[in-house]
Amino acid sequence: MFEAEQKTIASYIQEYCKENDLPDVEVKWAWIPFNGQWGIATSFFQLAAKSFGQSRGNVAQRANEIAAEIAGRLTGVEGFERIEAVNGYLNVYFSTADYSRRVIQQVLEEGGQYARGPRLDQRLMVEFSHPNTHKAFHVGHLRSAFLGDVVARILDAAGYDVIRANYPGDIGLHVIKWLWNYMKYHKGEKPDRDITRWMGTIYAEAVKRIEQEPALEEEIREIYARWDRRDPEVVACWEETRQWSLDGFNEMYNLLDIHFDRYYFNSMFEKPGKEIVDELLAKGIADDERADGGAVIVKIDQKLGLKDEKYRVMVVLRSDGTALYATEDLALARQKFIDYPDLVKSYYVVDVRQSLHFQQVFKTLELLGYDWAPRCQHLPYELVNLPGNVVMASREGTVVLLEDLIREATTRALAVVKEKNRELSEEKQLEIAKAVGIGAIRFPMLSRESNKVVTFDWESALDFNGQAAPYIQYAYVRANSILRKLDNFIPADGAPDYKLSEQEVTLIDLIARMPEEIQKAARDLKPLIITNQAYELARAFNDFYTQCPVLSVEDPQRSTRIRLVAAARQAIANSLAILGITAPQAM
RNA sequence: GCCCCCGUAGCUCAAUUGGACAGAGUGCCUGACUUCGAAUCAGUAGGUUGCGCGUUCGAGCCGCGCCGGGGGCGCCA
Repeated sequence: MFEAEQKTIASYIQEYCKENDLPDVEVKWAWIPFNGQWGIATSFFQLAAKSFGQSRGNVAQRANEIAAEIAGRLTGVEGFERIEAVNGYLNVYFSTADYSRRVIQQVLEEGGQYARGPRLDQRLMVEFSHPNTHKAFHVGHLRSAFLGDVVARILDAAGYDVIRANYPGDIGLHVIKWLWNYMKYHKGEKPDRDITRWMGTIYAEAVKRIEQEPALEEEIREIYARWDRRDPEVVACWEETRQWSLDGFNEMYNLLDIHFDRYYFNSMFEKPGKEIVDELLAKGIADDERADGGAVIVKIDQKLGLKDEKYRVMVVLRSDGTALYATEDLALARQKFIDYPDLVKSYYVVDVRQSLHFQQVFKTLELLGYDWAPRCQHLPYELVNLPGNVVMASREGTVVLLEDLIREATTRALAVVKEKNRELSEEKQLEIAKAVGIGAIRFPMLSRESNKVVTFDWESALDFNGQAAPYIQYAYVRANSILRKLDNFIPADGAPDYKLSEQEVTLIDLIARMPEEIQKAARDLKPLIITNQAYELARAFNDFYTQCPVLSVEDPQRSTRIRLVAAARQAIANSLAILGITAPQAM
């Protein structure tokens, strides 16, 4: 926003360097960390260190001398309120009145578009969620769903064209076990509500039965064989029950405000996967050890000529010739680029335990000569555990079901909403409770580094205070409440300047940084950056709210503050939108 | 045996990618609703950033070595 002024100062610095025989260095600007006033800074430690050449000297002192000398030269430069040298840094303070007007005006003009990047005309795919049909949907599955959803929202906000893909595991041993249990003990049953929960119990029951009587494995194998030769009864049962799961997932995705542009199903890739295996064999990349009772494998390290083991060996086909996960993943990766040849990146939001697997898949495709292979990237995340480092596993029964969490969170939120918004209709109250409850669930999954384990416990999951979504939503509601009293009439920018308070400057500062935060989040694929930004924004607004009266003061404060409240409301709304969290009108 | 990730306040987590005094929330204690909504705010206390070397003007961040925890390594997904 002050690029021209930054360049002016940079040229002064470079001129100074030339005169003093100092090396030409790039001037890097950073925000001044703490202040009540808006400004940027650059340091001279590097320059000071170089000024000594081979000899040693007091770098900090020298840096400060340089900063002071340059500051002295800049006294006459326009557009800055104050320039100072402190601790080896040159601090440049902008004219806050001028700056704040620019920022507020821009936000109000751009509205929901504010802070979003220009369209880049580059297409990306984000694959995430990939739930298993015929199993329960538990809290552990939320991380991929939310992470992928928000990464997609961030990339979209940054200017990319994003395709959201889902890859449900609709076939595999777990499905066969389920079908076996259903056909043998539950034939004809059908759930009318809580579909995924019911699907989960049938699966858990199957696992238990087989554990108790291992001889039943034989029956499982038989069902698998029938599936493989497309036995009509098995296929029909699979199709019908699979749909129940998908219906259940859709219900939850709608509730969570997650949508997909494209569905790839695991079952679609058995055949194409085997074709790729044939290709691997034909090109001598894969080794067929089936004659010796082995499988079809790719010795990746050997093919690459690596001495140390890195990619190891990947099994691409079972010894009995059936496809496994790796087989299908090879075909899936290819299909994505057949459907969208212009993909700049193909992201896989899958848990960290599959890191080696994806390295193997991508490397094998590279060995096959697919030029798009390097554009595939795994986006790993750590698991959601239960206290005591207990892994959530449907077969162990150590899960917290998503339905239960949503129900509990919504119920708690509803109790508060009813208390505080008695005048609203029940329907409206429930709508708000959902926004608050689900927002509260979303936030903690996004607000930590994805390579850190999340430990789920009911108490903190349902804690709506502090660093949490409801705090941010509340700031939005407060801003909204002020503007509602004015029937949302925002005065034009015409009031004379006045000395802004520290709270106002801080708030404007955070609003102004949004565009680059979004770009940074997109570059690093980190939702955490946006949760931090949203929280800081809310905190700054709450601080402003308690310190700076709006409606009860006279102009020029009144008009400017109303405009600031409107800008803050917009900025908070835009941040929440990227996080997929609803901004309620009241709560 | 090889490889990957984590370790920061009692607890849960940040830290502008190597920069200014390591910051928030939560919990404890103390205050603020007759005010634009208290799901809020203000204040007190809490640190040898697991340990040790090294690189650097400067290290929570980079390198090496330990300690502790988690995960992965040819027919699960």
